[in-house]
Amino acid sequence: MTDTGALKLTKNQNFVFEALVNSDKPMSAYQILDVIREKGIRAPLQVYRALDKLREDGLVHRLESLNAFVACQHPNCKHSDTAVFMICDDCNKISEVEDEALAGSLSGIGEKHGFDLKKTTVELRGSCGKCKNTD
Amino acid sequence: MTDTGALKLTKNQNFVFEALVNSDKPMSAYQILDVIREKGIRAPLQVYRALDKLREDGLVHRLESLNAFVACQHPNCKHSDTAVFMICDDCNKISEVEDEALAGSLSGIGEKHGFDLKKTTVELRGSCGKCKNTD
DNA sequence: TGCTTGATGTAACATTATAACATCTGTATC
DNA sequence: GATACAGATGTTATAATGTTACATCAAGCA
Repeated sequence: MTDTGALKLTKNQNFVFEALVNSDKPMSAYQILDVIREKGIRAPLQVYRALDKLREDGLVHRLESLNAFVACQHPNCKHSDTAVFMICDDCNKISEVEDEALAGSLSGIGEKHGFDLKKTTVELRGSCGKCKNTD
Repeated sequence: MTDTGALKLTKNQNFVFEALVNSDKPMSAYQILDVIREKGIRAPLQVYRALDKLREDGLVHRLESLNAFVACQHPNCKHSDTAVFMICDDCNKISEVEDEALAGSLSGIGEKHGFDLKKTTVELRGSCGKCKNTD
């Protein structure tokens, strides 16, 4: 059983979360479904519902540029509103970081343009340190 | 005929680009298709191929969090690598801006983590100034 | 017990994107 | 002109991603 802080997950939510935690790469909803079919999960909707709840709780993030999902890399993620994802296009691994300067820049942009900022998506594509040196 | 700088567009590329320029909101590929059916365009692939080329040329951007496309709001966009999109969830309009501080933050993040940054996706969701004041 | 609420199950469907293959069109070259 | 090539176009089918609508189940509670 994976530690989710004080959060109680339902059966399906656990299946989905475990699948993501056990993967070192992002997974599409249908890839998750394939993995947890053995648990009796049969329909995409069962996966999407679990993902919705897990995202609300901050345990899972959606990578918009990949249409895929990852488990949050910070225990009990509280900063899902300013997470930054570095996506390696070579090995497909994801690194999630927080960055004060970036958070400042983003809220600055909102203020400057009178935009009431509710959620940010920041995804960086490129090569991670490891792949960069082995090309 | 819309001005595209020195770029020569093909027939289909023109149809797609015109459709986006004439819209004040992002359009999905299929919405574009619906609009240019009257020109004889019949298949999604014709739209996607034109979009691919237009994006290469920097005339069109893809909004990853919407699976939709917009015409670049800067004539002859040269900075498609650091564009920031503010997406109003109330009126669905898009505002594309450039921001020096943000560009700096992003390249700083890359350097700090040894990540070789090739492309960035920054999409801000919330309410634009107009909608914010009429809720 | 009966009611409500949240979670689950199922089938069908909608939306977004691509693969595979054929054809056309302009241009350069012989 | 004839030929060959590259880029653009056209067509059909299919893959991948996501949602609607409706039925059922289980836990808690008046």
